[in-house]
Amino acid sequence: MTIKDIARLSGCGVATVSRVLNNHPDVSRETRRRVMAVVDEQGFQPNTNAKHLKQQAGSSIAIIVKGTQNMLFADLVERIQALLREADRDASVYYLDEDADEVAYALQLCRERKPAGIMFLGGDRKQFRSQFQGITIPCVLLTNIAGDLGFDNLSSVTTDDREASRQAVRFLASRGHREFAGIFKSDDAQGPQRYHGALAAVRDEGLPIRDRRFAWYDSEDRRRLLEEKDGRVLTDFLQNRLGDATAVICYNDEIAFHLVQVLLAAGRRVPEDVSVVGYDGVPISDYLVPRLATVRQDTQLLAQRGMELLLRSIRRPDSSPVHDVVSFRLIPGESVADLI
Amino acid sequence: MTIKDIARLSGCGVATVSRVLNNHPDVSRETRRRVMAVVDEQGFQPNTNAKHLKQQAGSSIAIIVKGTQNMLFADLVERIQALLREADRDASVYYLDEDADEVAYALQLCRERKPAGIMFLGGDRKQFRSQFQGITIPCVLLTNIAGDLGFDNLSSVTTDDREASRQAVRFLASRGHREFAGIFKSDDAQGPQRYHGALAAVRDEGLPIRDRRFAWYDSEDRRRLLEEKDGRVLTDFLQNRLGDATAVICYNDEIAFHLVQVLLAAGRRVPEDVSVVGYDGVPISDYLVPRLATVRQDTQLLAQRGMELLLRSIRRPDSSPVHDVVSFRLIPGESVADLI
DNA sequence: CTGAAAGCGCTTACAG
DNA sequence: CTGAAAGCGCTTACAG
Repeated sequence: MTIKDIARLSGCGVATVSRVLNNHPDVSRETRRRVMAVVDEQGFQPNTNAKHLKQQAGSSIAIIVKGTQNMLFADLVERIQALLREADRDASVYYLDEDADEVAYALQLCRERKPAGIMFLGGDRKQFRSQFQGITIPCVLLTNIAGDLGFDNLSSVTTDDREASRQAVRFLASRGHREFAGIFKSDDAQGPQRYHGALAAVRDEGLPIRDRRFAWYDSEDRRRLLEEKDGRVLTDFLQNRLGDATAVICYNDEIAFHLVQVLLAAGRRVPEDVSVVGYDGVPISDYLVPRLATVRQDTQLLAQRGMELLLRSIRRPDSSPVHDVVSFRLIPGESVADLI
Repeated sequence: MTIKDIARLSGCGVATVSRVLNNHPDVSRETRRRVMAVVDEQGFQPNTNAKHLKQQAGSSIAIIVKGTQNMLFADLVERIQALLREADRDASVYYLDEDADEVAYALQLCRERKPAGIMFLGGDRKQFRSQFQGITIPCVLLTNIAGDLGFDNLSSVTTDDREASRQAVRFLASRGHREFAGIFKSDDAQGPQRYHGALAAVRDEGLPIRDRRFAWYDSEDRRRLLEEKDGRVLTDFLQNRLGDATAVICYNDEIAFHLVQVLLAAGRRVPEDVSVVGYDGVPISDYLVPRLATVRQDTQLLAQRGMELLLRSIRRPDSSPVHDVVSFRLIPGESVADLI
């Protein structure tokens, strides 16, 4: 069943059928009705390969999600899709592996799928730096800063990681903590940001900085932790880093979950012996017992501002890129002991 | 940059370039080398729209995952992809919404992407019953029984939900529990299976069946729980169903997580006041405090048997469908109190 | 082993 | 408002 069959059955040309299918205005009411009747009756679905092969520019929004197992992104995707439905826009979500090249993928998408704009959930700034100039349609990067990259078709919306991390440490200090440890992701932009924010707060409080208590892990370590349940990073942290710190600042909730488990398995109580703070504030952090203290990113606002920026630059392609920072909220949870 | 440019630059016809790109055997070493040199130099990527538009049958495997937020499926996808890499097969993963029509999607895939076979992770038996006859390539359904559907190109691999549920209740009984409640999903095949298994065990043990203590929820309730944090289903369960049952049998780990939280919020201790058993044994169930008692589905075996069946029926398209049942393991966890 | 040509199912100027 | 025709970038008989 092709457009040709529909044309034959409805007694008109293929061009007209195509116009009806794509909601072109210059088709008579009667013809449209006749064609749609046949389309519905036959349950006809146009072949998207042919469609995209020919079509010069589409109107749908591509959402590229880096990481299928990322709870923060899962939350964002839901919200973005809801917003897109409201705005009556088509969207396609593409889930990529954590270690995939999202910009190369976006380039292929532009050649083959011709979206009107792209929303990136997460991304590797290295990939953007080296290849993004090949992309000419409006894009927005969520949760990662892009201001310094200097592309005029790339906006971004982020949480102020540095400041949030800073406040997390201040919160710990206000509860009487003086000796901190931390574990951060080394191979993305947020890790160092959050680390530096934490360090700045320690300094602000006039407390000693013990850098050897801060551990780093990369995507490969994370993969091993998730897939092979190989927690060497965390075991090493416990044995060689933690020392007599009373509080641990974590890169995100995910690593915090795992850390709590490793701590409990080692016979250390949370928060009585060790306090733990996460980052992201994913829904499930409420379900951990003790409930995780964390920095809740405002996913609703991230999604909303991101969509606004994207839709605006689709409408006005020459508008300047915007780099927005949205607010966050510190969730005290129950995983931080009060030492005062 | 198209295949035509590559042909021009390497001084041969487009047909030859296409053959090189698709690893056809009848191309001379020298020509292949020359073409590949140009392809690599230009970073050429063939247009998949054109490719699929023309191609009669592909060799790649499609994996259709129903639900992006499903932790059991996330685990299965990882394992399947690893197996596919070993078998040197290409695969594409398609993530669908929980409430999408996976069979309609598969039909479109067959028309447009022409996969060699399809692996379904989860699926609605109603959809299969009504439309699957339109699909003619080999398929395997994972975690859902398909034997009674009677399609000769559809195999399945499942856990014996009924028996597993039965053993979960026996385990509770062995710990001295006598009064059970439960919460199950109403709109898929597993819910009733697990419910009936649980009930059978209660009967076997000679214990009273109090059906009003068993609550049901559907996909809409689940969506509300996840997206809007609207737990009316669980609140209702607590107020009107639980009564003085000492143990709750849950449809899966996900609902068990939420139930534990609602219980704790209501001031009931787990397991001291109420014991909880989940189902699936997703990795994160180990992270709940107390660690969740659950039925661990053997995802490695599900993935492995599934792939074996799929690859076999791709090789021998006339082989009979197989409906396999794989073993499971009861994880005692820490969420069940010992009443003896 | 290689190339010229037909054609996959659409969209889109172009002409009417 | 409508249709005939060109062409998107590939693959695949067909002929050599």
